[in-house]
Amino acid sequence: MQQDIFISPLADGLMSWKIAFPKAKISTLFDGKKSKQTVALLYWLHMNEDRQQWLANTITQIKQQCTNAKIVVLANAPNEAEALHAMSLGAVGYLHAYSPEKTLIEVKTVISHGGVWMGQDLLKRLIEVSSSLVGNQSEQIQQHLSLLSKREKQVALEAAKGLSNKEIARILKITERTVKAHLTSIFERLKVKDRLHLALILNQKP
Amino acid sequence: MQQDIFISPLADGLMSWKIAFPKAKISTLFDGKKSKQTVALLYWLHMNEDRQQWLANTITQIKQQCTNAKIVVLANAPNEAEALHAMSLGAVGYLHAYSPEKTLIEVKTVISHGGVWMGQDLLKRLIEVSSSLVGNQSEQIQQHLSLLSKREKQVALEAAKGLSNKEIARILKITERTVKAHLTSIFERLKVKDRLHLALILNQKP
DNA sequence: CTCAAGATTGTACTTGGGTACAGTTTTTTT
DNA sequence: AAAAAAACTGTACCCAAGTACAATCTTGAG
Repeated sequence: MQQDIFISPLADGLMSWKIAFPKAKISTLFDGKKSKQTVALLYWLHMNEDRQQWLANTITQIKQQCTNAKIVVLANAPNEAEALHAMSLGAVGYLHAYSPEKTLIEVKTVISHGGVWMGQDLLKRLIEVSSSLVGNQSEQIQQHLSLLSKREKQVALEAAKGLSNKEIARILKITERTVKAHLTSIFERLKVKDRLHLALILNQKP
Repeated sequence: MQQDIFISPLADGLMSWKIAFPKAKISTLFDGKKSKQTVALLYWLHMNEDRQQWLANTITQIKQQCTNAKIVVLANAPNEAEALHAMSLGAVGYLHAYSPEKTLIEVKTVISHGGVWMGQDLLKRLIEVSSSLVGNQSEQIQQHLSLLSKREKQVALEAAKGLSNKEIARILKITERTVKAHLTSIFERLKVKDRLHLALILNQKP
């Protein structure tokens, strides 16, 4: 089963919410009590332009209390920056607070099956922006990476993120010694002296 | 109604696909014929590392023939760049080709309700990348640097370029020991563990 | 002037990163 | 089938980086 919880400054919420989910709880504050929930929780947080801080706090609290709760943000005046902010905090959905019942139900279906909901425009921009970055980046670093074997690439990328040999070993399920061997080979092939310079060339700005 | 169409180099597709969607069509090529479809089409494109071009062409064709068809990409070896590429071309889902039936069905549920499917990591990165673009990056670097004293800034910037303590000492005309002292203070103030992580935060992409 | 923060340097120490010189097993190429 | 490249692991060693526990000198704010 699944329990919907709306948190809104409007004590009664909106009509469309109640129509979409007659059994939902509606309250004005997040009830921070810790409880062993057996049902999946789906929080609908009703945003307000002047409640950025509230949103951040509430999401953090919810995540702490109930790690597998899902969070959707309802915005009075949706905008890109806010959506990004919400989703970077861990929300899995962002939509207009006054969306019709039908949309709400669709969102719930999507979310509860592991999907993510966001506006077409936002998604498009997200992807454009990111793929342009990744594209540039890969052109820059792809040349370097192409000099490496498959395994070496993996090691190089992890090392360039700042991971220690031990951490890389754990991730790739090999011994620390092998990581060192790969790194020595990487340094040789890319003509760099150590992992710091490796990180620098693999993190070049576009 | 909805019709699933798998396009894969494997004439028979994969077992899991057939189990998930017994009524699906499986073929090796996109049948480009224009037809007035009354049912919603869901294309599952099976990628292969060496078929980047094919993917782009096929998605374009599908979009032309049938504007409301949805496209999901199945990858043998999923990776971030490819996922972004696929989704920037208009795919609404990207996942491992050998995902279990259950996952396939979930994906379909999500997609057909207007959602988007992608891996947690990818989504996270997408959002991180994009939200970092919204907030000015070089300002963040300035913020970091503002936590340091004048001399520390100089040392930090040199170290972030990849210079050794000895080299920094020579440039700033101080002893290696002093460089170490500054670095220790820098690590403390910026909450980083070593010069590599210092380099990473001072070389963030804009 | 005083006091705190910055800048500088010393000695001694620990440690993770990297190399030298191996060897075995697996995969790929010819 | 043979050769070559890639992947993996071991022991031992060196060293730059970083820390602990100092001290001295300069400088700027109150």
